[in-house]
Amino acid sequence: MIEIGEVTVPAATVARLPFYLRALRDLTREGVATTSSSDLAERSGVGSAQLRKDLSYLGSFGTRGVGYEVESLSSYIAAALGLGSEHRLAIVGVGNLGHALANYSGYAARGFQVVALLDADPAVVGGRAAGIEVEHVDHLERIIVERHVSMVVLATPGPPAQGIAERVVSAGVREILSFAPVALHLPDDVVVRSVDVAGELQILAFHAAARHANGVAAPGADVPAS
Amino acid sequence: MIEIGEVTVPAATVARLPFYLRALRDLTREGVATTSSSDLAERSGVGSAQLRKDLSYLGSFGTRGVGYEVESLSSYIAAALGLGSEHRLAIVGVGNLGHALANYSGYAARGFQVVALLDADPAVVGGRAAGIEVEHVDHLERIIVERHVSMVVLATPGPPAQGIAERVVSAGVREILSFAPVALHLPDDVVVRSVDVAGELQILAFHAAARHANGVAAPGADVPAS
DNA sequence: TATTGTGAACTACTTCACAGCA
DNA sequence: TGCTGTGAAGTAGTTCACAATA
Repeated sequence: MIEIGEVTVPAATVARLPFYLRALRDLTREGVATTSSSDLAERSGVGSAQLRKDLSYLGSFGTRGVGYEVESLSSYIAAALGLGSEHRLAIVGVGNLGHALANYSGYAARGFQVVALLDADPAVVGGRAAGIEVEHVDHLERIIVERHVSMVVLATPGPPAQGIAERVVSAGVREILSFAPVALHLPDDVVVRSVDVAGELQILAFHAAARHANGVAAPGADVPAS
Repeated sequence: MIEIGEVTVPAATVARLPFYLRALRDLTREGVATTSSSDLAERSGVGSAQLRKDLSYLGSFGTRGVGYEVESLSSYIAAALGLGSEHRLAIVGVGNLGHALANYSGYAARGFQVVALLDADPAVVGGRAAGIEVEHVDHLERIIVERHVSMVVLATPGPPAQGIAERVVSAGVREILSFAPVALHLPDDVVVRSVDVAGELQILAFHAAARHANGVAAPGADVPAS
């Protein structure tokens, strides 16, 4: 539940806005000018009532009997997501994953810009990734302030993550995306999104175990529901 | 809501089990033999009532007035998560991200094993990552069957993802972890978990925009609640 | 006495179903 | 006529608060 100005938007709705935006941009690329809640929902992987309800939290964008204009809805959602303002990222931890994240090409198109790479390992510091020099994490606070970093991506191992996160917050950053396998304890006004690849695999493993416990034999064979 | 044998476990609970397991393994590493719901919850980043309620869906593991035995709870959760059985993974798409995922070192400890890397790009096929040869995605079905692959990690670009996912499913795989920025349409009995880095950043951007709309001036300054 | 396990209350989210409107 | 926008109903998830008990 997130307050923005007068209105309140459910967190679950916010988490789906990126899907809608992605689908709308695909439509633009295909040269489609108008769409409906059912088409857009289908492309986004949600139900059409869900989509209409989600949009209703932000305002009223469609035309009854007709649908939505792709361009205007797309710009509206992009604006709601705060794209358009420039978001300056620092990536802390330039191992396998940090390296891959630095090289990810989708940032620019979406209003994000990587302005610093930091690591603690002397073997990595001084090197380059994606054309950016890797600097020592000791200078984290200075770099955040000088380069107006507004979001930090944590791609460090678990143990140093809490300490680095605290330093990041003390330097003024309030939005953190963490890939570190630990629960971060930070002030309530800091927003942390965590991505845990090992955890996702474990969730899949739970489903696989449930499937077997419920007695599915061969691939392709299905258990009749209830 | 997931049925397993007699009992029903909320999906939200399943998604937290990996956090509990991680915290328990940290405790083991620290040589702690016994813990309480409040300590374990704190380490997992959830409330203690939440943790107790979650465990109650799986059974009754603690001792009133005392707490939980770390080792036995840890093994129980690992078993519930289907670790212990071996899970054989194929990674499709060996770009930056696929490469990083192949090199991720956390698999073995958790019962996962990468047994194939696949890509469509002739420049990548034949190369190696993490000591495994990259094979052509044309052979996907054969490789899945021959090597008993039970889970697939999709790290391809968006456009080919749907087609590859369908082939993966037709070869018998029912658990997919996707990093591709598209909604996959697959039969209901297939479990798909999606990770969308760009989407996560957009969600953070929404929070940043909300913060500014609600009038926060300088870093460190807080808006009083309500 | 301290801490678990759990009904009950509450909150959040989703889906339905239809009135409203171009 | 067809599709949006939205109250109302239904479902899922969280938190409370306390009885059970080692």
